[in-house]
Amino acid sequence: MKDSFWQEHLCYLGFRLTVPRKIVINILKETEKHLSAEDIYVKALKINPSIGLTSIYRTLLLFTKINVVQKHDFGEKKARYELINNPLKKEHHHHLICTRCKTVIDYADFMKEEVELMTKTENKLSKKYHFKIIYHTVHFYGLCVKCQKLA
Amino acid sequence: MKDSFWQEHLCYLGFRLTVPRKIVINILKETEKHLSAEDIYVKALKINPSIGLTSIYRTLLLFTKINVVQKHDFGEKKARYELINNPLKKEHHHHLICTRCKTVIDYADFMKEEVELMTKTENKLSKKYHFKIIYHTVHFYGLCVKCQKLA
DNA sequence: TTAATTGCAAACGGTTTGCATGGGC
DNA sequence: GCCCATGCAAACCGTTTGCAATTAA
Repeated sequence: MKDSFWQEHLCYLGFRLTVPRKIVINILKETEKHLSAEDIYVKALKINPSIGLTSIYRTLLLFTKINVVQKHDFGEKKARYELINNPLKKEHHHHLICTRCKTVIDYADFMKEEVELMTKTENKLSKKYHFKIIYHTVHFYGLCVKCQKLA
Repeated sequence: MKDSFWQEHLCYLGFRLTVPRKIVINILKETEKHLSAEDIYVKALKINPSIGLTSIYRTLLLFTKINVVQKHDFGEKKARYELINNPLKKEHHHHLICTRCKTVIDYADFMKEEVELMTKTENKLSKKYHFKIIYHTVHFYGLCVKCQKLA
């Protein structure tokens, strides 16, 4: 009884489709925010009060490994997680982070130029430093509209 | 008895030039690495065994606030710190991070183009999202020469 | 059936805090 | 001498781990 692409993917890779895993997928599927493990846990409890925080962590770890979820670090002490739409071809975006309220905006505008330059730079850096580059992050930190008014 | 630019800066801002603060400055001055609080503490103990980890943290917090030190987050659970050469005009660089051994390479090559594009993007993003951008980070994650051979 | 996965509780590791003591100006 | 700053110990908080019980296939 698989009711989503991600669930199929899980089974395809030989992992069991357990209650906590279904719940985590459904929660992530229904938000465009970057949720922390705690955020997910709180939402999960409402669906199934017997779920444990540990399973959330273990599920997220697994999902990160198999490229179903991307783990983000925005400079808070906690990590944040985001569903990757398609495990085979993940959509790439960069981030705009409010240092005051921690809001994160994904942007994919203006990306063509950025991606071009990033690729070019990656190639140059790989050669010069003999680094095998796997991924990159671009984060702009600042103040969102609301926080500009408050600060 | 100020023996460095940063120490003068500290006093200028009205902060006391205490033993732990001198030691932290000297340690950071003599490395091109990004040290963690623990790294600094271990080095500091060799200079003055009565120093406490807490002071290292408090010193780094202060230094970060007054732009003497830059705090970095490279996705480990601990933060890393780097002296900013000149508090008035900090030199900008991007990072190349080995996900396996956590080595960090600063690069400033190819930066002209990158900085140009970043500035352009910053302007566009500011307008579109009404964000006041304060700084950005560009991190390339991958494997360094050594770890490519081992992995 | 039976190995994978869970929930609990306890450990962990980096960082922060409260408080009495001590050191710079 | 007066505070600012320190060192210690304990708290904190997100995350991980050991283990016995449970569950999906």
